[in-house]
Amino acid sequence: MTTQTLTRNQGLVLDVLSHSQSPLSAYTILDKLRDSGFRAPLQVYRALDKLLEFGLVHRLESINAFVACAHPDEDCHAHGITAFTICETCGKVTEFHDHVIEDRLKGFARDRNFKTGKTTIEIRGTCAGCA
Amino acid sequence: MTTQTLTRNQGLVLDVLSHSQSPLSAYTILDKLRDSGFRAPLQVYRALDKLLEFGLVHRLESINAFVACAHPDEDCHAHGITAFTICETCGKVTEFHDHVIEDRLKGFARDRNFKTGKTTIEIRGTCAGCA
DNA sequence: CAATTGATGTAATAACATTACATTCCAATT
DNA sequence: AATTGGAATGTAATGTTATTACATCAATTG
Repeated sequence: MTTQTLTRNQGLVLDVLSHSQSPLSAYTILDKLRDSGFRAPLQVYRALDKLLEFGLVHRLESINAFVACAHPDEDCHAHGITAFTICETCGKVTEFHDHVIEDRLKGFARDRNFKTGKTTIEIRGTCAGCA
Repeated sequence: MTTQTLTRNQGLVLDVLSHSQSPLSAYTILDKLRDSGFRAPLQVYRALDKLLEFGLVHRLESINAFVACAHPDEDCHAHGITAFTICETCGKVTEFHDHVIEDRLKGFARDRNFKTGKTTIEIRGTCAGCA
């Protein structure tokens, strides 16, 4: 998935997220794109839905915000479960993948015949720089 | 922490959650407690804050809802990180603890001098009964 | 060209959560 | 018994996040 294949709105939203140092809410994105012609939340949410589907953006469930994927060139979905640390002071987000954790979670689900959909792993706390 | 020490509002909210087969939103709880005198969201949120603090209730970040803890007699906080499976069809929630996952997450954080606060692990999908 | 599909624009509303401020309750101390 | 300080409560208003509904537009394809 390259930037080429994105629509104008999707490209604008991804651009805003990519240049942000911290996660942004949908409404913050909307405000940043007013000058580009955005008028309503739905324009943002629709673009975000596609970017999430493409694996170019992640949703942080615990803070209702969105971040650009740290490695958009690869297919982030292919890496399996993505986990995050989220600094509550500066907003810095670090993305990581741990196959051991993934295996344990999948094992737990399999043992109970639970069909796994989207999995969320988010650690909120304080990053090294803010400690 | 026994039920004895709860205030009236806290007890009412916990009671509603304890008798529910699935997670409830704060506003659903409010509706269920109108007859008991609840009038405003804040009454629910304040009770929930305390119940969360006591470890009697969990917040499911990915669906903005709350559940009673599966083992309220023990101190759930003491068990470390709590993980959940959440059935998107019937709402059934299963709570579990995995020390391997916990160690991996703590190790990752420690390696980066990230001071861990609250950690969220939620698997959304379909339970055995709904598959 | 008609039909289909995906994207967009706009307005309205729903769902979730907090701020601000006044009041009440209750236990501890005087 | 009165005082007082902290926790809990009541109420209104507002702020924040997300969706529904409906009309339109653009590209593709049969």
